[in-house]
Amino acid sequence: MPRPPSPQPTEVELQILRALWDIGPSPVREIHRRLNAEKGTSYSTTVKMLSVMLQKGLVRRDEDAQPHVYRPAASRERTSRDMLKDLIDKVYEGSALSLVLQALSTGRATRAERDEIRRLLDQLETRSDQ
Amino acid sequence: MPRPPSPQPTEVELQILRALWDIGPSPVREIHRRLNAEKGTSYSTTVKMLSVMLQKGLVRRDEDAQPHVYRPAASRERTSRDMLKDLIDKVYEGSALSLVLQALSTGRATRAERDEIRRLLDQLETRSDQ
DNA sequence: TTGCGGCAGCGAACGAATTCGCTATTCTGG
DNA sequence: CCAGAATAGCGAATTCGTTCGCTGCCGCAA
Repeated sequence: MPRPPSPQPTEVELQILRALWDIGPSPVREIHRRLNAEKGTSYSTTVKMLSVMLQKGLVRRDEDAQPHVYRPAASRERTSRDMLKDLIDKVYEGSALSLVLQALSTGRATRAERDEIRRLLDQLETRSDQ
Repeated sequence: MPRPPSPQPTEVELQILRALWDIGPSPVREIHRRLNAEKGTSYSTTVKMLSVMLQKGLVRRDEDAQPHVYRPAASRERTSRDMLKDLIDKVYEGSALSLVLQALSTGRATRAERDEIRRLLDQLETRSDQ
C-alpha cells in the first residue's frame, strides 16, 4: 500500500514559496539565487521543483514573459493557516486553543505582541459572537 | 545529494503518538487496534513503525513487561510546541505572532477560549517581562 | 551563419517513509 | 509437554521528495 502525497507544501517547496513571498513574482534565475544561497542546490533542481509545484498548483507562471515569471498560488497567510490546521488535526484532533496556548507558552511573545493579540481578541468579540 | 531525515515525527508516527497520548502506555496490540481502525494497516506495520520510532527515540518501551509496553518519549504539549516552532520557522522565519494571529483569525475560537487566552496573556505579563 | 550562453524540460538516481510477508521466539491451555 | 496462538523482528518492495546530468531551443554577438 502506497503513501498518499502530502496536501501540504514540502520542505523545499516551502523554501521556494518563502522566496516568492519575500521577493515577489520572479523568474527562475532569481528564485534560484536565493535557494542556492541557502543550500547550494543546482539550477536544474530549482527548475524541477518549480515544475513540480506548478503541477501541484502551488505556483502559477506567466509564460508570456521571457523568461517565465513565477508567483505563489496562495498567500503566506493562507498557507500558514492551512498548515496550522493540518498540524492541529494531527497532534490534537480539532481545537486551535491548545495550540495557541502552546505558542504563547513558549513565552517569546513581547509586550507589544501580546497587546496586538488582545486587540484582535477584542475585535473578534465586537464583530460576530455567540 | 540526499535529503536529511526530518527531526519532526512523520505522519504515521504522529498517528501512533496520538494513540499513546490518548490511551496511555500500551502494548503493540492495543496501539495496533487504533491504527488499524483508522487506516486498516497490518499488525506487522505497527510493530515496524514502533521499532523505527524506538530507534529515533520517539517512544520508550518497558521490555520487562510481557508483552512490551510502549510509551511516548515526549508529551503531546512538548511535541506540538516543537512542531509549531518548526512550522513558524518554515513559513515565516521567526516570530510566533503572525501565526497566533492567523490561528485566531480563523475565528473559530469561542468566547470561553478567548477568555482563557486573555488569562494567559495576563499571566505572562505579571510573571517576567521586558 | 555559427557559436556561446541562458532557459526549459525530462528521466534517472537515491534516501526517507511506509507497507507487509515470512521467520523465529515466547506464551498458553489442555 | 506440545500444538496453536500471540509476539517480535527483519528485509524486501513501493511511493514520495529531492537532486542533478544531459538534451534541445532560442537569441544575440562576432
